[in-house]
Amino acid sequence: MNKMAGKTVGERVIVVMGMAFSREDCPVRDVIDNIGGKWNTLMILALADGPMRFSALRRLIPDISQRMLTQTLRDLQRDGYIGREVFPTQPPSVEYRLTPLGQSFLVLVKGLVDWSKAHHDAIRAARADYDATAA
Amino acid sequence: MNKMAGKTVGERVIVVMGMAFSREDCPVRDVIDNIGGKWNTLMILALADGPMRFSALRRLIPDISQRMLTQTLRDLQRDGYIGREVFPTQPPSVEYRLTPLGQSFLVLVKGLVDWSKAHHDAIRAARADYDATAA
DNA sequence: TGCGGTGGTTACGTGAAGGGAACCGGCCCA
DNA sequence: TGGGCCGGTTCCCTTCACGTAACCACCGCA
Repeated sequence: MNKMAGKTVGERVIVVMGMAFSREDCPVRDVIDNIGGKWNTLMILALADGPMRFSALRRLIPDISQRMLTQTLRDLQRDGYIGREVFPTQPPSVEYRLTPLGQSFLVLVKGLVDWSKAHHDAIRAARADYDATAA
Repeated sequence: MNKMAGKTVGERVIVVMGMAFSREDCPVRDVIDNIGGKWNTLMILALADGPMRFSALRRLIPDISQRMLTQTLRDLQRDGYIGREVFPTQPPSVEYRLTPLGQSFLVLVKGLVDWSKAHHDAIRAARADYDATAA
């Protein structure tokens, strides 16, 4: 079996900036795929200020469907970003909150938000330029 | 026309953490949609060390199809992350490089990579936990 | 009696993202 | 003469993320 830099050739490894990225089992993919989802980042931001109940999230983000809300919450819960707690009230209420992992990730999301706001105009300008030139 | 916090109601504004997010014309969306793409972040990383030619990128990232390589480069160029320069050699060669905007964005991507590597195990563990419990 | 609020699940449909393969002109080299 | 490298473009097909809508049990309230 051929070897290269300690990695078995055949796992499809891409080396960039001295870092190896394998297509399968890529740590970055696990994260990107999450923040790439349409509602995931927004959900993390929504929970930034503290725990929220299912229906409160629904009211906060009216555009999301019940189906996508459930699915987004499940996805984030599965990967450990948020926790789910059921209270035996009548009717039973469910609270979602950021885990420490989620709060750590929140820092990145905030950075993304800040950067976006700071450079949004530049991006829009570049886009307009491109479209005008390549017309 | 009803007003609220200086924004016309009817544009569908979501307020989270004191920040308003409109579904249309959302700065964060412009960024998320880019990094969410399958190849965009990897391409930014690939250009981090300096300019690269089309075929060099192809060789560096063997998994990408020629079609997706072109499309990814165009998308990033359109939004101003990378620049494209054609040299009148024989045959003509094309070089891609990060713009200042792209380099600024690279910082975020690197942060994402570092975070992912640091917390990958935690995510995998959470996932395994979830799958075991919810079996 | 039936309506609304809890927190969901399920079935179904669609558009967009992505993959595969073929093709392009121009040039060099054998 | 015909491959191969260069930097693409075009067509077709599949997959999947997402949206819509209906349905569920349970309870309180009017």
